[in-house]
Amino acid sequence: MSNMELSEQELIRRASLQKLRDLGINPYPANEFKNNVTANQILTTFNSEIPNLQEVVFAGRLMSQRIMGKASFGELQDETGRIQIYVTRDEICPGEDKTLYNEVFKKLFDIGDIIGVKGYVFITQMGETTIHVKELVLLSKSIRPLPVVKEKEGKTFDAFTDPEQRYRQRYLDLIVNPHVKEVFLKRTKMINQMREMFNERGYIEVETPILQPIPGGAAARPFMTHHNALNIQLYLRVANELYLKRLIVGGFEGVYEFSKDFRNEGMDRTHNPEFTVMEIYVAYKDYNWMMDFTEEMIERVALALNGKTSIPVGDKEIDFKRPFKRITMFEAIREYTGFDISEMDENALRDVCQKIGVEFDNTMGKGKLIDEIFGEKCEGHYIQPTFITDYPVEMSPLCKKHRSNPELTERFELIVNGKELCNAYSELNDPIDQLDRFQEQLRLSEKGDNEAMFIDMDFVRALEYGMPPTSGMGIGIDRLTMLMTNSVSIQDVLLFPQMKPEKRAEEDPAEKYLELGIPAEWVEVLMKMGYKKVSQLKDVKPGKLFNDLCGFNKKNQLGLLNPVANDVSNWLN
RNA sequence: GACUCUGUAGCUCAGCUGGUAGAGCAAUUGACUCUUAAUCAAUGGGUCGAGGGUUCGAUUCCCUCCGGGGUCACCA
Repeated sequence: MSNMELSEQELIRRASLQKLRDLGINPYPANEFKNNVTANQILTTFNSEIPNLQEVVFAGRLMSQRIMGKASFGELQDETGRIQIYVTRDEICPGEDKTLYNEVFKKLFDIGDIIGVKGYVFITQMGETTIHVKELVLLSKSIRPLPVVKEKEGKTFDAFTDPEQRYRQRYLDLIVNPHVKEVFLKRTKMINQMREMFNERGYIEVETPILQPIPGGAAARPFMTHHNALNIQLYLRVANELYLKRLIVGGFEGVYEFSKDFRNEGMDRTHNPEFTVMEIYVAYKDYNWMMDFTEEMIERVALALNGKTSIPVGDKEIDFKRPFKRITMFEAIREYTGFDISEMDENALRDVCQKIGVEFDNTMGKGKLIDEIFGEKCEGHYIQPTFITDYPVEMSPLCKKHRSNPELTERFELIVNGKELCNAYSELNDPIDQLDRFQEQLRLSEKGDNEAMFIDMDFVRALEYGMPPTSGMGIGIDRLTMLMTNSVSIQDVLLFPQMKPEKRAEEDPAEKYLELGIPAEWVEVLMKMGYKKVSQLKDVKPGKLFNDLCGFNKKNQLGLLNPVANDVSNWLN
């Protein structure tokens, strides 16, 4: 990058970097820095009466500096928080040479630098726990200014809030917005809790293919890719369900996977093209058992994260205390529309849609119509955790038929805050029924439903060898995190949410300018002046360009030797 | 994809009906040995997202494009 593209503050920091090197200070030292304490440890364990922590070694990022002549305060931030430091000239520079304080600490250190200190902990007159610094060392120089966020009495000033920058440059967001880190710590804690619970029960964590020849297990548009050596089309998985069930066939009796899935669909507050799902399959269980299991898991997570089962979400309070409400889909529809659809055929369902104002078209079968009614009229009403059970068979091609009604399946979804959180089945293990259902999906697909499933014949073959009765459950980890952290957007619970790539203005490579006989140093100047492409030079008058170049050189004090007017007109020919 | 709001200094934002831009913090220089949004004084910093149009003149009005937010559609 040429210096002309840098801001004033960046130039100053690069100059500081050079001055540090000139003073014999390596701005990026290689050696280990043996810190022995964190900010949080100091803040929570220091006792001024003993006193303890009299030989601390601490490393962190300099977040503020308050210089008062021969003494200074600053704040260092590590992973656990911020701690104030107190630096005096004569203590870090005991001899005659005061350079380390006057030059290095006061002038060459900037907000954002990573530094290490040695000293002892004390409490200032203002009551702030502080490290009294006796030694100071630069660990990494920051040459790009950080947004400076200030805070007093809980009020934040100049908060760094631009969503675009926060998501694109998450590292910045994490540095200056401490609450952001909390969300991701909770996310990890949540996953750890779940993993712990599954492991306690002896279930096995497994990994299954992300690149799949048949994107099965869910009806969604997949991302496609190509394998060169095999010369085949591959898909990024939309689900891992069929692979986990193959493992149940293979004799594992409890398997789970935290799975990144990919769906080539729209993006919004609750959808990211890649997202995380936890799926678990347990042999010899049914969906009733799985409801109990799911309740236990979610209650446990809520307690671990927040110490209580009840959590604020938006302007509501959601309580994850067991047991959750259970209601069948038909009852739910009756509750919110007044219609009993349990005996209705496709045409009767269309009438109902008409009457209650639910849009539909002719590609929709019975299952899709019912789902549409539920989605439009019921789902949003269930704020507290509610299991919706017994979905129509058409909507659930991988789910076992209901033990008491072949029109229905043994399926439940957990709805929280009006949105689906979990999906679970008594898994279909009848291979002949499974193939029929796949073929029915194919017919739907031919009818125009582009979300119907692909047929995975190897999966059917696996079932033919025999799969024990099994219950499986999938839960959206991103959405669970949103609930548990009261986040409104999926982007707030993903460290690096998908964004459109940043685009830089188009510009010609330097060679194109050099070909015209323009010296390299003037190419940079032309670019900076706005001539990003050689074609832009076409209609420029040589005299004007000559004047502009000289003027730019002078104004910006580039110190270049001005070109000769004749040369400039030669460039333009 | 549609509608709508939005893009001005490193950050947060002003900028009326068109006359090439302001503030606070940050930065630079100086003063200050217990400050904490430190304080005080001075100084510098901007192709006002990109391109085109109207105009004597555009950050401002119009069009196109590129980012981003929100709402809706899509997401069994």
